[in-house]
Amino acid sequence: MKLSTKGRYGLKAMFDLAVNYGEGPIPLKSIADRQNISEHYLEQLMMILRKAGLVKSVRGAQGGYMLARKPAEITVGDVLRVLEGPIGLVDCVLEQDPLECDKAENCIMRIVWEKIRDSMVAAMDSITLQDMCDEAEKRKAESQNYMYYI
Amino acid sequence: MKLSTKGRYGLKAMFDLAVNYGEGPIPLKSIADRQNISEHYLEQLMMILRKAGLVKSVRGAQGGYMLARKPAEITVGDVLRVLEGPIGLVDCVLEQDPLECDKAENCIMRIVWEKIRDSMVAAMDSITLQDMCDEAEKRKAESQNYMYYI
DNA sequence: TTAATTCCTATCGTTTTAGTTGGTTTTCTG
DNA sequence: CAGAAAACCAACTAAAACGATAGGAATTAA
Repeated sequence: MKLSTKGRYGLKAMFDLAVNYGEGPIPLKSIADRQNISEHYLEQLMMILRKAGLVKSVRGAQGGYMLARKPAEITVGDVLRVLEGPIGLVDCVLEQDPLECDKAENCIMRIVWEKIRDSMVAAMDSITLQDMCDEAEKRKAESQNYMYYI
Repeated sequence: MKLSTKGRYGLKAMFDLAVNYGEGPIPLKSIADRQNISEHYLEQLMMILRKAGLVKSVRGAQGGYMLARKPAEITVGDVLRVLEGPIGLVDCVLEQDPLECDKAENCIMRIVWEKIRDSMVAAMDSITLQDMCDEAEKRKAESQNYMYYI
């Protein structure tokens, strides 16, 4: 039931971009260094995020990545859907293209999986990258020795 | 983010036992046949469930498995915790023995994972095997050609 | 021109998954 | 008592997923 590193690293990177939103393209290397992630591996994740339209890239020297939309317009669910696939603990209740099942109409198990999926979706979609930035700012203000743990 | 077959098969089997609750020990073979699961594989899952105290077994001919408690006293969360491990999408926010992380105090990611975990836990713990049986009965009553799809 | 940086494809070792195999032990029934 | 039914148990295995790594090609600012 665990998330893969795609989802974990990817959301970390997106949060990093959100914190640095409006400061031009952020090079992958700096994100990878801050987050302690293999640069090459993170590259693959950014590719996925770019193709999904969540980040924009600028090639060449002084290039890098930036969010394609404002942090307030990107939810945790948006990021996780792209990197982990449609939300759902079992294939027959995925948000998109659920795997067909001959018993679908009257399957009691299905009700359970749908309820869990809906609660996950609600939680994921309720948190934006902006919310995360706000929380970071709040904690920073509350504590002298707070550091950006992103 | 998917459940493994342990969780899926295991909950199916537990629901099967709940439907047949009070009818003495149910042989594994009959569960495996109804649910279309490898008998030997299901055996391993039942072993885990037995050691966790969710089912009781009776050995020898006419033996089998039965729920250790009433269906109303076993939640979906109980079953999934035993078969899939503590609930949580990432190791640092598992319900039990979360993986320590040096940044724990001020980690913004953590807030996200906790919120998702809590919503999953709430959904899982809110559904009992009895609820599932009730729903099956309800559907049965509503439709002539309803069949027990368990 | 050169250094920085994204883009792209392929490969690879390890771990997990989802079983299978081949038994042993217990207990009911005829 | 014999035989069948059933749980119990340990070891093995093929395939898939995971988490990278390798090696370059293309682009662009300075």
